[in-house]
Amino acid sequence: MEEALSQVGLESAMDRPVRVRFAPSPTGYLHVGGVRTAIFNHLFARHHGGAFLLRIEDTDRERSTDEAVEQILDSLRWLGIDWDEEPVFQSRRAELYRAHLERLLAEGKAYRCTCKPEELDAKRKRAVAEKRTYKYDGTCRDRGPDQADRGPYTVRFKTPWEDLPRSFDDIVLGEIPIDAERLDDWILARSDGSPTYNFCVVVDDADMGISHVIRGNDHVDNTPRQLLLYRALAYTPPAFAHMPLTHGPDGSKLSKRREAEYRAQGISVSVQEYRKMGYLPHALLNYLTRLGWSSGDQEIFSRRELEELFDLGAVGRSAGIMNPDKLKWLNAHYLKETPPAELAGLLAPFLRERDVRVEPGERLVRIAEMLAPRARTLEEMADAAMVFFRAPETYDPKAVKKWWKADAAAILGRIRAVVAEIDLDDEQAVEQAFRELADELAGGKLGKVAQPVRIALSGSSATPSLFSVLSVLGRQESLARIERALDEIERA
RNA sequence: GUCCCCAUCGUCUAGCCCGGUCUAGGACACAGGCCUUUCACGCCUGCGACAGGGGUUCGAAUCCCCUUGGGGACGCCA
Repeated sequence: MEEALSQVGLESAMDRPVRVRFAPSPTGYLHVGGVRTAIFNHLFARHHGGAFLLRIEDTDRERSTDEAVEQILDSLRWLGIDWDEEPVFQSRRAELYRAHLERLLAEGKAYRCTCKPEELDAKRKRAVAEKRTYKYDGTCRDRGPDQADRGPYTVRFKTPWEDLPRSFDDIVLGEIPIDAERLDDWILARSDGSPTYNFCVVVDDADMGISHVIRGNDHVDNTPRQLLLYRALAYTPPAFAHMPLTHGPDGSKLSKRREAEYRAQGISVSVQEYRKMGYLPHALLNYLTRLGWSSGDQEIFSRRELEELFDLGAVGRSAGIMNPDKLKWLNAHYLKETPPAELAGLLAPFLRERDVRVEPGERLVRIAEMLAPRARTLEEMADAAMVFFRAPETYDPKAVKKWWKADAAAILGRIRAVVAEIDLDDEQAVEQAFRELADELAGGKLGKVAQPVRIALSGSSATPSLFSVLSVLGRQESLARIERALDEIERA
């Protein structure tokens, strides 16, 4: 692993202690694509015994909210992504940016630009109309430093045209060429004095001692500018690793705007949404990690294994499409792995959501245990659990047609007698009794007597083991349901 | 449009860097079967891919080039 990294020419960064960060902007819930880069950063830090930091990019005061910050932190905690130092808020570091800006200005590495937004807009439009790529033409760069009385100004970086790097190294993508044609004197600070993204990132990452910048592929084109800024500020640049993006089923970048389309396909952009849909945090974590990273043929990873095995060398280069089926499969796996007592606790809120008054206890644990192998999400599990809290209101017509034949009343009658007397908690004895009845009434076919009862108890032909259901339901409720089924049959 | 990136089953991927062991392996999904009181779980089997074209080589999924396809980026957003 280590060899693979040094190979791509990251000597300077490699010697530094690992410090990585996740930098969400708090304008809404935590995005699945975002959380995936958070996971990769976190795993990378843990693997190397380094630090994982959080930086809240809330310079856009219009759209940033405290609630969003809380929600994001909450989602991270839910996934078990812990951070090492107090989160950094960009909104509280204006002084730091200002100092750096002044330094660049004083050193002649940046300049004030008094071009009006309308002028710039016009130039951009003209460029587009003439099918040229727009770049700032350097009007103010040529005007010289004396811009004091020309009104509001932005600060632009003075791109050192005579000395540009030809390429940079990326840990996952390899060598990326830098196209000077794409560069221009971009804006470091707006006319209201606030710093722009590409400037903040560099100042912050340098200030926070970030050793590796692990982020989405969509930032590749920002990297040359940031590199130039590191050089201008005489800071050692971090190593860069650009992860493939997470795509929706349509093959394009996950977008909050398509939430509605996604919902129909069983996926979401919001981490919180997966929580609501009844996914276990580790299942999501395992899924998202495995999307774009692999370790041989292994699919299931414990947290511990992930931290041991994860490294950037095995990260893929192509985008991954969210596959809800596989996520569900993983979730089902972890549902089965979760101890029943714990599962009961996780299930409870989903039952409350369905207006069930749940008391924690052995009964709920047994329900969770028997439902675990039959559900892929807590939602499904809660749906299936309703049979234990509500008597059936209707009986599945298809099941009725198939199993409530002419002899159903007779069978149920005999079953009622058994249920009235036997100890329902002795599931073996109950099964024995049912088998004897089957021998007597159905030529030994247990299904012939079990199915009518199952339908009577649940309204459906599919439930967990009938004997477990009887036990959990208890004598009184079981008899009541059988009674009602008998009425129903008589009426028909 | 310009620049950048990507390209193995429908999807996630192993293999690629260090060509032969690949009649290309695993997983999800799908189909069939076994187990079975139903439904699931589990187990077994099957279906299914090296985008195309040129090179290089005794030999290419693996190296090079082109084409095609897909994605991303082009703000006084982040």
